[in-house]
Amino acid sequence: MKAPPLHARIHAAIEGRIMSGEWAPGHRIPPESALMDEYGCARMTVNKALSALADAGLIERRRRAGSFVCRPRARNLVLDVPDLAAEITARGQAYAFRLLDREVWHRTPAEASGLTAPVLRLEGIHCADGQPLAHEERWVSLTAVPGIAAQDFTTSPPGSWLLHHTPWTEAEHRIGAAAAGAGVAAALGVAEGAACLTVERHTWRGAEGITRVCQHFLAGHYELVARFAPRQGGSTRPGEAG
Amino acid sequence: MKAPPLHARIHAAIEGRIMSGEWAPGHRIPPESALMDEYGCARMTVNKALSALADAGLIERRRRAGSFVCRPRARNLVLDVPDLAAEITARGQAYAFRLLDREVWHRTPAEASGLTAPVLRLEGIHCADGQPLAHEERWVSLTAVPGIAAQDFTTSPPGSWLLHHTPWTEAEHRIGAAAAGAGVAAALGVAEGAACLTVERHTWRGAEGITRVCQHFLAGHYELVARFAPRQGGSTRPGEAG
DNA sequence: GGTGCGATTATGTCTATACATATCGCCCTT
DNA sequence: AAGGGCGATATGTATAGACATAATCGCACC
Repeated sequence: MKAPPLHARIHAAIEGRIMSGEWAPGHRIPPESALMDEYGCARMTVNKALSALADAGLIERRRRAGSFVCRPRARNLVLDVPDLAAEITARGQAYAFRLLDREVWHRTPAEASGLTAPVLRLEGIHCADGQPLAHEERWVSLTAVPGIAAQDFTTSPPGSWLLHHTPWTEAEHRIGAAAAGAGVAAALGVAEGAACLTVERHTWRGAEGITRVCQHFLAGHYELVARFAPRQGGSTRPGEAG
Repeated sequence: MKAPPLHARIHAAIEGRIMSGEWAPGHRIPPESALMDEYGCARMTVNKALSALADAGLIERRRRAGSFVCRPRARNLVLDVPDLAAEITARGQAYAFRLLDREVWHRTPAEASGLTAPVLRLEGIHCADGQPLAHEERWVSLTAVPGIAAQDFTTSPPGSWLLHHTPWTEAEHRIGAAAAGAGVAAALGVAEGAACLTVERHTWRGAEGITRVCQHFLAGHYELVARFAPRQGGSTRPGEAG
């Protein structure tokens, strides 16, 4: 057990007092000079701790006025981007993808608005332990992602490949519910009108649309989990170039 | 237009090169000494910029080895905590809450596990322009939130009040779909079996459970929108104590 | 009593320096 | 040739000091 650096200790001490409610929103934090005396260190060290707290949104700093505990932000949740293959495997089930359709459209249909033609249409179902779990209809811009033409998605899903092989800058998810239509119901082997969780995802690189996908999950078989973001502590490994 | 501080400019310059793809994941960033020369500043200034990038998860820093661009994290979405009243009002509809049930339980039922008794049970529906939109069943720990006993929720929803008046440290949402059961269907005025989006939220303060709520949204009438998180730029105002 | 301006305060930014620490790679020993 | 020790490198942490900037407080003046 190694002692953390001083600025981290100051940071943690203040964070603790805020989280515990001892310092309520609006409370004024002692000025840097006071903390400097309390911890017996230089002002830069205190400043580093307070700046980090400000970056994290826990406190707000105002010149001359001082540093104040922010109102609980309470507005951000963090949701993992669903990678179905990985998640299903992680919960101990066998994952499979079955491709139902693959064709190139030379004009962009309305469902894929925002993608420049030609576009690739992929339709398939995700299965867990052999049981259909979700249906997806996907459009991919072949101008934005030319490499996808060479990929074989008859058994592995295009979503994971895209997320890992094509750079993107923005994504938007719309999450809702819908009754299964005839096509989806048939593909999933359920009655028409069955409740489904729907996830619609758009991905862009700058202003250029990359892909648009609409997924239907059988109700009760899949959930999205979102947690309040206390800290972004993801420690990804650096990895080698390529 | 005022010039941003130097460390912010260095930060932005490097972020730009990473986001644009010029520096791919795994690329080694010039060492601090090189950036120091490039920008004609002290190492501490470069260090501040790089440390911030590391905190933000864009780069990883290793002693002796250098600083490297992280793999695209691509795993975080930001979801707004739904505040129904505000959202419905924002889209130009009239919002209303109708309380269906309110009672105090002196033993914690299974549905509210994690909350210490006594617990308050609240059931009601959210309406937009007079039409039922969502049903919610909520449990609140009266030991964790004693103040709620004095609140009148016959017309305004408990969710907003709780989020704004009780401090909490953690929240978890489970988002799925379900067919409406008899009770929910009757309350919403739809046929049993209608598709619904379900949102289940648990909130804690430390280890103490505060509230648990299960909401059913009529399919097609409500969506959650999640965007990729480019930056956590929320600038909340400090507010005065109280 | 209201108003404007200067003094004060607290944070923001930056420098130059120092020492600590982890690690890579080379050289020397065995 | 295998392995250990050691120096070079790059980051990590911290200090003391300096000047800049924003905002508030209080006093002087009208």
